[in-house]
Amino acid sequence: MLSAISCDTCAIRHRALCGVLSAEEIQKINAIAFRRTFAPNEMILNDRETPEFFGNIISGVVKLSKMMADGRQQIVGLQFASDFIGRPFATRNPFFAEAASEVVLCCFRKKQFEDLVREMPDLEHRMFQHTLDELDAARAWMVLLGRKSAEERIASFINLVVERAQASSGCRSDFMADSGAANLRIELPLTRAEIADYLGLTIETVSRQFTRLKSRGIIDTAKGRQILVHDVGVLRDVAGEEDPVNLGID
Amino acid sequence: MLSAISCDTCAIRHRALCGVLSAEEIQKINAIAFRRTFAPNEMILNDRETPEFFGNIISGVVKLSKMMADGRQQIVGLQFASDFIGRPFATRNPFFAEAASEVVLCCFRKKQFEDLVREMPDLEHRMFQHTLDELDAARAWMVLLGRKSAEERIASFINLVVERAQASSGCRSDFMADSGAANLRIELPLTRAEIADYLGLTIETVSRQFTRLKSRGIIDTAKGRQILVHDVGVLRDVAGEEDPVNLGID
DNA sequence: CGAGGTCGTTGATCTCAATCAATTTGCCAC
DNA sequence: GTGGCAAATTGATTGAGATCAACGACCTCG
Repeated sequence: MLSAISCDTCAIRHRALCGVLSAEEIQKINAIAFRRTFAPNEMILNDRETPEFFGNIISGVVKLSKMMADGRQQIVGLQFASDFIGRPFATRNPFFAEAASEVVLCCFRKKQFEDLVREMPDLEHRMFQHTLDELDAARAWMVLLGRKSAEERIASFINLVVERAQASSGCRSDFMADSGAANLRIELPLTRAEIADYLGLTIETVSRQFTRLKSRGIIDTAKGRQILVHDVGVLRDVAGEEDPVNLGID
Repeated sequence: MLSAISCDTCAIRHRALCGVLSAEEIQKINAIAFRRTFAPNEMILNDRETPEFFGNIISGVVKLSKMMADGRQQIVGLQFASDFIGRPFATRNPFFAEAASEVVLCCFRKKQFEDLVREMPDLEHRMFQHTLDELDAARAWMVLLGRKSAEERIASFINLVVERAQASSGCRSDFMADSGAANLRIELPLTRAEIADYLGLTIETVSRQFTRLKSRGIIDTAKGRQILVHDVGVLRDVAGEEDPVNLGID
């Protein structure tokens, strides 16, 4: 699927990379942008061929994964609305990008986009910042993979989904800041197998730990992949995470 | 320790970020650069305060680490000569940077450097690229932490040190490309405890796996932290790594 | 309706690495 | 040399999570 777009009505206009662009610049980028929709489990980019395009996620969840020769798999990143997909200035992506849900991307052809980036230092600066944030997130995940117990991993994962859900739905973190009550209901965007691949566990362990968190009264499960979090603060404690601090990005 | 410098005689002049700069630009950056030496285990940047400076590594090895509230530690990155230390455009580093060996840095004061970066799009582009490479490396390490066995982790680590050693000593990968023979001798830049923290293992497991690789005839240990690798190809197999491929970076 | 599918849960067992506990080695100061 | 200390090795045991296996809950499709 493929269609022309207008940035004016774009749901992620101000959160995505385009947020820093002037009206004139938006014109330019609008001219080369097109939308594509991907079905769940559809491959977006593979780790072999040079990608033809990059894209911002308008809606949906994308998983970035690596596979070892013998089939062991590790999800190395989850990308949500307004995140950027693809590695500029290289002929290959070193991982797969797959749609975890139905995904709508705002795409740019590789060459055109790279030229545009070099022309617009503000855009490159914004992408640079975004990459720095991704690097920080990857390193935080390394702590989870290297040092956390299965239970902490599951709690951390639920926490991550909660945070991303809040970020997308206009930052309601004000009225529940540190108390963190409020019986949140969220939808997990991944299957058990995907969660296992993201957390460096097996499906069975993931399942058992969900049951365990439920019996400990920390979460409840509902229809489908819905989860009820009773107290985000407690969840964060179980996740073994420090209280989030202001990174103070310019 | 602190001293003025001259880029002309700098050992990493062409490998580091400065490699893309014009003579005029080098002048500018030279004007604000100063050298600092750090003793082994000396803290370079912490995860709490706003750093006062960034720096390129001229010599030595720097470990980037994160610590959980209860003391569990994970090394999230190792940085070698020509790598950049510090996170620009944020008021905090989200991790510690510590000297693993004696380290010489070419430093720039935060504000001055950030201004310079915004003035020189080529420099920012270079830093962006470097950050993308770091992100790829972090994600590759996530596979190790999430999916590899203790033996594979140790082999991967030795492999990494071999690669970095070769990169610094002028890329001798030509004459031993795929055959990979040649009884390489390398010096591990970390203690057993640090290796454990890097690989998500315990000291004891690290020690046992070294012994195991030795008894399997894959490596030999020598005086101090020296290691003899008999066949890099075999080591790469044990590490569970695919044959390295050209990423084709512009 | 039932067959076949994926997805998730639960149970029994096993295994790899963690933990606990001694040593041993190497190094520096004296 | 010897004492003292950190780093590393080695052994015995435990335990968290993997593996193997069975089963239940939902799908869709005929």
